[in-house]
Amino acid sequence: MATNTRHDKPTLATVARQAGVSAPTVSKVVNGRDDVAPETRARVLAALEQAGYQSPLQRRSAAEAATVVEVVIDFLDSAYTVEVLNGILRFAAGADVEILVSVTGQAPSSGISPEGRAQRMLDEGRAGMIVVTSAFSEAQLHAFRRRQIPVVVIDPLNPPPADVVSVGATNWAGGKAATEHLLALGHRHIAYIGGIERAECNQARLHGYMAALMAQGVPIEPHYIISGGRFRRDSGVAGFKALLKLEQLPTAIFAGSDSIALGVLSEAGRHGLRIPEDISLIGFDGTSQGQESVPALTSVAQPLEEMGRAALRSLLRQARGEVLDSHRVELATQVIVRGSTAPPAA
Amino acid sequence: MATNTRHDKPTLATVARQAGVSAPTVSKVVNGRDDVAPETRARVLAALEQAGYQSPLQRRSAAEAATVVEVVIDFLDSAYTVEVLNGILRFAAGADVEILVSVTGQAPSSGISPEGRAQRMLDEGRAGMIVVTSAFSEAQLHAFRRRQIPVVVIDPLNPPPADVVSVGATNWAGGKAATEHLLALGHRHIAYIGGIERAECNQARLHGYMAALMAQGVPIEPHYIISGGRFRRDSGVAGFKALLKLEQLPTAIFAGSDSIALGVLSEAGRHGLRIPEDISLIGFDGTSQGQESVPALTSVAQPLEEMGRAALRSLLRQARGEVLDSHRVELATQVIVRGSTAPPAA
DNA sequence: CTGAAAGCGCTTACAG
DNA sequence: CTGAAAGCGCTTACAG
Repeated sequence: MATNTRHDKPTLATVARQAGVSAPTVSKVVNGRDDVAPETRARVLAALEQAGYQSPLQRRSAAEAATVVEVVIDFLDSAYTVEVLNGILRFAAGADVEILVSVTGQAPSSGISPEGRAQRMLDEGRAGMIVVTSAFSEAQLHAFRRRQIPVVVIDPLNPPPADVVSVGATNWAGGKAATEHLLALGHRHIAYIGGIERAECNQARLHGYMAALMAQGVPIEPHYIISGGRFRRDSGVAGFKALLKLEQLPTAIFAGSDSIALGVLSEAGRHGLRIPEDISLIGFDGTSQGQESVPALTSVAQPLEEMGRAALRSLLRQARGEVLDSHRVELATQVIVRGSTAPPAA
Repeated sequence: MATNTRHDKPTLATVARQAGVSAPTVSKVVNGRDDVAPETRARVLAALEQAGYQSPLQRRSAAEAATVVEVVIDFLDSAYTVEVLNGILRFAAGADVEILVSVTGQAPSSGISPEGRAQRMLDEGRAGMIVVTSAFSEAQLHAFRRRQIPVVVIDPLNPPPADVVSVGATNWAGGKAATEHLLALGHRHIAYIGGIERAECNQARLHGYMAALMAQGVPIEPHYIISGGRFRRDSGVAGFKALLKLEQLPTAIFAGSDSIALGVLSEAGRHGLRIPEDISLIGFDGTSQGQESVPALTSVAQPLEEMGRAALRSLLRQARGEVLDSHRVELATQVIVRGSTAPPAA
């Protein structure tokens, strides 16, 4: 009588038997090769999962190696990214997790293919990957999903596939609150200078802005909506220059990020316009840079460090095989009133 | 004719042949079993050594495990650290090196002992460690040296042992150049607001400042030297407050870092003093933050990204066993004149 | 796309 | 203490 030897460590052969395929086929799936029919792959993955199969290397890694999480960033030059990374690093320090950081620059796929990258992560026994505001394609994420490597994205530029866990902030509510703050001060001519146009978070902020205007019956003036920039300082400079060309300047500006707002601040100064006496200015992000400018920037704060922490926590849960409540975590934004907003000049 | 197949990777079988024993015997030696005669064991060990045998697991690690370098940072909250890290990450992206970042916070040795940390690095096959402006003790560095793990320190707070490679900038020359710039504008009452007092780089900047004054016969006024702070914004705020208490304000201020200078800038603004009309201000570091303030900050630029790159390059050389020209690399600083310095008011 | 067959590198069990 | 033999787990090459 063949008893179920459930206490033995699972091998390729046992998994193969369970999935009703041969050992070589299981081997291919484990190694991420693509010459396996999707339906077969699914069956094998299920069997691997159920048996809790680990390759000899993984067994070894799991036993003695530290938990390593990879963090992928496009650039490390914005206060936003730095604060998110800080949240990740601080949480990691207390959780005995090591963080491998890589910057991709312009080309997210430079050097190594997504498949190669995913396979390497598997081989090295990495616990998972956090992608910060990068444009990771569906195909790239697919390579990870196929190998069951946990991935969490923070504020992705393109909306991630439904089954990828993502962390963000309440961008729509934040955009609405920022605009309501300006409206409450008495402003009726409010411009929006946005970041990357197609980015989810930018869209949400812009629509929050429009929702606030509409709710109060303030007409939306299309020439006050400046888009097509990035979330950086130079977009604020360019955006303000564009506003200067209009017949009438707005009395207040909502910038899609603190960096953009700082660009506006500097460019306004160059034209002899005072903030907030001549124009009110509110940013988004609540970074320390905005806090330290003169005047200090009123801003919609995102809990950036908290977002980094939440991403790592969620990733570690996935890595432990826990089932998550939700594939989307949105943390609350909050308007921080400092020195750059005031009632409009009489 | 049995040719020497030196290009094939050594296996248990080849080593066994070389040692004149069977494969199982070599297996026992490799696995540290004790049922092997001492004389046989010695012969096998010699053969293993000579063949450069690695177990499949070791081979796998060595072959495809990317080179991993650990970077240790105290805090990731200054523009200085961020730019150095950026230099490291960018160079790493092009050099197929992975970077493990850890922040130590207040306690550089929190959680794990230096010995434990070093041993773990060895076990995990890490190529080496870069320490950024942290206070690593001699004892800590010793743990690494003993295991022959390469270490490079960037601008250490305490001078590192002579045999540890360090990367920095020409701080003394930079301090002198900053002060000469102010002297050339006509200033004779120049204050220095320093960072961490005992830090090597702070000492060098201060002495550069004094050297420039002495060279031009301008008396050094001790109450114009503010020390005991850190390299952060609040030290600039506190330092400027201290200057305000003096009978006579200086006409120019040399700040030990851009962050300190930004604190001065904001505090001066709060007291209705204009930069550079009322007081000239020069910072140190040349960070992008200083570039973006209003007015833009005149500063002594350190090539921060370049320093990060140089540190990583030097580390990789050490890891490859190359002999370095020097244990100390100092990159040149340069005064960047922007909007915060001007001749003194008449 | 699949798997029977061959093979690789290592380990185990045990006869001597 | 040693090693021939058997075996394990995985991968490769390739026929269908």
